[in-house]
Amino acid sequence: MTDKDQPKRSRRSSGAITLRDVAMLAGVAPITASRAINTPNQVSPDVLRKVQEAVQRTGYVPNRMAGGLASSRSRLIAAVVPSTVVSVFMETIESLNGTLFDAGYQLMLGQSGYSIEREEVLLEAIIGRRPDGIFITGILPPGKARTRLLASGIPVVETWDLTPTPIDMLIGFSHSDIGREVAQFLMSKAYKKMAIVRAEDERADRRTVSFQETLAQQNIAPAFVVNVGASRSLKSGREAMSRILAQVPDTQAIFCSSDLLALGVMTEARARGLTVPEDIAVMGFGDVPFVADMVPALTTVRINGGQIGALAARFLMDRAEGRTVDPRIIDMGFSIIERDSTALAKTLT
Amino acid sequence: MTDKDQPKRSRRSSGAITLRDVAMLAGVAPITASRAINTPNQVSPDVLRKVQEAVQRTGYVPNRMAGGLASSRSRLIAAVVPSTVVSVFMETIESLNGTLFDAGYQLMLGQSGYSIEREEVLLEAIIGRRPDGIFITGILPPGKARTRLLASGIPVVETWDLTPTPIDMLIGFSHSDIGREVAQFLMSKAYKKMAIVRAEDERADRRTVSFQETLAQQNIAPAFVVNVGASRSLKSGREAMSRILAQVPDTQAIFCSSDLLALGVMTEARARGLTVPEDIAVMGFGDVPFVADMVPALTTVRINGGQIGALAARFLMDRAEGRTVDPRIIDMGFSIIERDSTALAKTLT
DNA sequence: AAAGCCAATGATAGCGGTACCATAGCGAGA
DNA sequence: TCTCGCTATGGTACCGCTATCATTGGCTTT
Repeated sequence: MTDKDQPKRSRRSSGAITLRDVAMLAGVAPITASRAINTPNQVSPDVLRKVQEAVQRTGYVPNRMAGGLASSRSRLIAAVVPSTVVSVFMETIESLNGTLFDAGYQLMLGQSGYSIEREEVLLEAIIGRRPDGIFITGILPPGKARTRLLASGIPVVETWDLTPTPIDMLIGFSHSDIGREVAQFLMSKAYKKMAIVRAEDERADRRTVSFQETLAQQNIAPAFVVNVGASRSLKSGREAMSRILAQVPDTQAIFCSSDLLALGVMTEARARGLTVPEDIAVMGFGDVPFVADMVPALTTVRINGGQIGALAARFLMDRAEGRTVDPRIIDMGFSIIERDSTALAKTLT
Repeated sequence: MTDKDQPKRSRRSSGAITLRDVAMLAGVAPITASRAINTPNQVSPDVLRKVQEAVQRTGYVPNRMAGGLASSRSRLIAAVVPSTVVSVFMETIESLNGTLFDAGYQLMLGQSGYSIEREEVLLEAIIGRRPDGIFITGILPPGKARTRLLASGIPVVETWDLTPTPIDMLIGFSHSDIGREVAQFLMSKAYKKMAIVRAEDERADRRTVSFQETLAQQNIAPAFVVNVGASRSLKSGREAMSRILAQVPDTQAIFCSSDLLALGVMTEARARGLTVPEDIAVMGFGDVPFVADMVPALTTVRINGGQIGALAARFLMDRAEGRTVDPRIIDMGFSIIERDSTALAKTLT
């Protein structure tokens, strides 16, 4: 009973069951046990059975840190999402995560939207984990973070926008197109006095610009624009509506940067005795699940976030597993979902 | 120019900059470079400077898989969230992630709510990463997953509920208390004919039961209960309201399982020409950000999700770093936020 | 029967860090 | 002056797994 009896496991060992334990129990070499677990068709049925039994008996769970270190494949994907978690992105993250999980990958979450320095710290933390791919909500602007990411060689998918110069892969849609098509849609309804409620955000800016350009081409007066800053809350929508009514009381249609802002606009309208769409039409952006069932149902721009997430997952896994992704830039498009909030106004019929 | 000139780096190497490269450039041993990076006050200022310079020049990012393997500390926390990502939990996840990130930890996301088998696969995937802690939304029911988690020895925080027998740590609140206090609140407003719109969910069940018990104690007729199943959408709320009005048209107050359901109830009420709260009072659960600014503003039960997330992060990090957490069960409580949707009804004043 | 091929298994050497122990140098205290 | 203790640094041996190459033995091929 001296300590020689012990397998002289160094005191550094965590004490957990390892592949070695399983292999011993099964009476095979560790590498064979590894194969039985990871590539079962490379071992004989007999060995496979014995190893599986040993795994069952011991409750062995492979240490993926060790596996990742040895194989340079972490099976980890990092996702960078804005800290102001709007439900719009959740659909994407959920489907991203679901698709990854089914294929044996894990998702790591990083929150952006703080300071630039923090963004760099985040990128460094992510790269330190050696993920097999990185998902970014939005487009990474030029800067240290982008440079570092580029240098890391890790596959990257940017999303939710289009640019001719992505870091690597891109799955998005054109915000200019949205601005234009929404303007055209509202013009087709014969609205002439429009307003825009927008967040302080580069993408909202592009929607606004192309919206205004499209109006100008048809000689329609520019929309009155209310910038609500960083906040996308219902309250901001109400405040914006107050400003619109105070400054341009004869506004006929309002395009909002988000469904929640649109909800705020409608709330304020109702609070003031105005009816949507009879007195004023409202459009949102995002098509969050519940706006379809409100009264009035909200006309909005639908982005298929789930599809973006699933496709991004495929792209990243393809690249992680050595396949080529082509094309690397995908325009997922969008659709205008026409509902009750933009039915023709009384005054226009 | 033979291959002997090469530093004979095995072809297995990923080719990335390693600590060894940094150490060489700085003219110190790898272990010293490691110390300069991780415990800078253990090295001389001179060495510190040289190593920092080398890190800068090479763009070195430590490989945390290797570090984690060597130290048995992954600095990874796993969070299990329901797949039906309701915004209620997002606040918690966000603050959990934020707190962890500030302390140098990363968050891994796992989605539960599918089948039992999948739940086990998820747990196995999580344990395989050897996280320093696991955050669970809700309470893990007895079963293989729970047993396995217990066996893993990884610190666990369950949340959003109370039980005398948590796996490890627990930060939640009492759903029975909520049912009771909401019933008392509504009774204090002199409502007598109540209804409940609830999801198919064990916690909603407990709220319902204690709600009914509290009514019974005051000799008030039991509330009419509508179970909307798994769905917590606005649409379900509308449908539930239709059923309530069809079966118990003189209902005075409705308590809903979630704010979104309450929103649906109010929407349907309005669609039918009823006014909230004059004709019928409505209460929600969760206090999602926008219900405060609706018209009428929704009376609801507020859960401080951010605080739960932050505290859970501290608990897990404390345990990961060898500190003791005591007490291990925290009742975070809740508050009833009284707003306009439960102002006294006309018929009762 | 010798050579060639393939499937199954094993031995070895890392992956890129850190724990642990050893050593050198130096000022303080006896 | 010698020992002690402390700080700064380094050597070594791993953490738990897999890439890579080697070996074995049976079966086909000619």
